[in-house]
Amino acid sequence: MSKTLPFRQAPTPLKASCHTCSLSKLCLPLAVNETDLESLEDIVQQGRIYNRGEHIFDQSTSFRSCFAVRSGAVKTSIVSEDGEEQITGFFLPGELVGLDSMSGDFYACTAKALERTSICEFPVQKLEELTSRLPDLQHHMYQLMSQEIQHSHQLTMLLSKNTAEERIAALLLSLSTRFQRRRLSGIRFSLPMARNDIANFLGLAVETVSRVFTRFQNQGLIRARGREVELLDIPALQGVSRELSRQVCP
Amino acid sequence: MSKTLPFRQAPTPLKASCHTCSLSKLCLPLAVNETDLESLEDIVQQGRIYNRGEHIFDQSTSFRSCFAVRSGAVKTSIVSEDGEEQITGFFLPGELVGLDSMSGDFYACTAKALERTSICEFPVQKLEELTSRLPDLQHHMYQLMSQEIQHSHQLTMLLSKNTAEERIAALLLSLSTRFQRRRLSGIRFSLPMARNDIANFLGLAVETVSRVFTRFQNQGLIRARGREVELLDIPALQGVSRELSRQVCP
DNA sequence: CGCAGACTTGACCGCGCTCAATGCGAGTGG
DNA sequence: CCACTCGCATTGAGCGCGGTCAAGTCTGCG
Repeated sequence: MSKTLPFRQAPTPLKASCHTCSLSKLCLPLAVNETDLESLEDIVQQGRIYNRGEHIFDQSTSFRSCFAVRSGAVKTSIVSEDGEEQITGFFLPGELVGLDSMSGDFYACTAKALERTSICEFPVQKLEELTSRLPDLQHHMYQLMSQEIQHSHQLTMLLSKNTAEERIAALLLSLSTRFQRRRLSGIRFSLPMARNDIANFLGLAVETVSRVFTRFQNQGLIRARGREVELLDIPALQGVSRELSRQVCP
Repeated sequence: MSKTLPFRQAPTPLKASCHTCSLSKLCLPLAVNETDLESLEDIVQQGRIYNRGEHIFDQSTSFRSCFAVRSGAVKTSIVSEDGEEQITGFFLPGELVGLDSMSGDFYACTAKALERTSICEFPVQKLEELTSRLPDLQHHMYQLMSQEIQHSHQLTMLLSKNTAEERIAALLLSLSTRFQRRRLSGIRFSLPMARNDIANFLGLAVETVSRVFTRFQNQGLIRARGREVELLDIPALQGVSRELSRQVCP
């Protein structure tokens, strides 16, 4: 992933080539036809590369752009007054970060790269101008934001009604689905996030996540060594997570 | 509330008069100037009146419109595969219902009137056409949807990190704020929803909600008799809910 | 090699769920 | 008017899931 790219790209707004991007059918270009694609490419900037742990923005950054993940993975989180963190989403390639920040002058959350990550940047002012001119793109933006709301509601239900096992099964299945969308294996993959992040996202303690992982392993549902995971019995996992055939998050 | 209106209005698309609506500074008209307001009024239909418990739409209704609450109150909920319900929001006058449904052909949730409720209807197709022409209105739509995402994330944090007392304090304060916005008392008001709904929304058992209410009452934080509530010590409540100065939900 | 951070495992305990009984107000009919 | 019911709310007793605390174990990196 992100193989031949320089370690840290100069902040020169490099014009992106959505035409040749393998993610164009997951991302914003999905909405526009061939002729309009160029208008979109005109406003998209190919962003820099972020190393694991680097901030893309935080809640004190003034809001300018939404970002699409090109490779790698991103987590977003909010921090409460008393300093507690809540991860609000994990974003994989093709998914859009920052839709929750389109009100207000600052980002509503903090975005951090979970691994080596490359992103595309959509300056919102230009994006809004463009969506005014391209009804299909506007429609697509509404759809994306609406889906974000839906996914968040699904997460609400997961947290409010489901046990630790159910939550973790749901997350594993969600990741599996999203890997498959990108024509990667939905059976064996590498978790982009630490146990800690999983725990935080799902409202659990790290120890609980760990225990559930080993329990699943003993039951033959998965095989896990560190971040490497193999889903051995997906139907059984779906049984455990007796809800959420739809994914948890974007 | 909704005093002189007929019991059930004929489905004649009655043109709404946002000009004279006391909620115009909370609702969509906020975004548009005097001259554009007429364009908005052209597409808004004054909806019918719903009695307590009536469905406005459910997950099998094909998606056509977003709705603004004019008077009364609405709850939205999603139902999982195994039939469990999760309330995703309470909507008071001036707040917009249906933003989570702007992807897909059907509503993403079920909306039910909690009391005698009057609503305005915004057909989305016309709304999208209009937001294409009025950049300020488009911007406002993005803002509203973005806020909806943020509120949902706040709720996620509440469910994932906070105790029963903290959740309930946060909800009471949220309601208080929202009543005040409409220049009603933020101190003494009547809960639009049953204990059951509060429990479901906050991921608790009814019994727990009941217990916390009486505990708050014994501590002199509130006075509650049925749905009538009086907040006696708001600072203390804010102390209990050590997060969420922002409201939980729209 | 050694240290730090991530992960696992175990022991214990408390918050909030479950189950069950009771209280209470509104609506209904005798 | 009371008796009855039905839905909603309250209160109590008991227990289990998952959090907390505390050791270990594993892993990668300087």
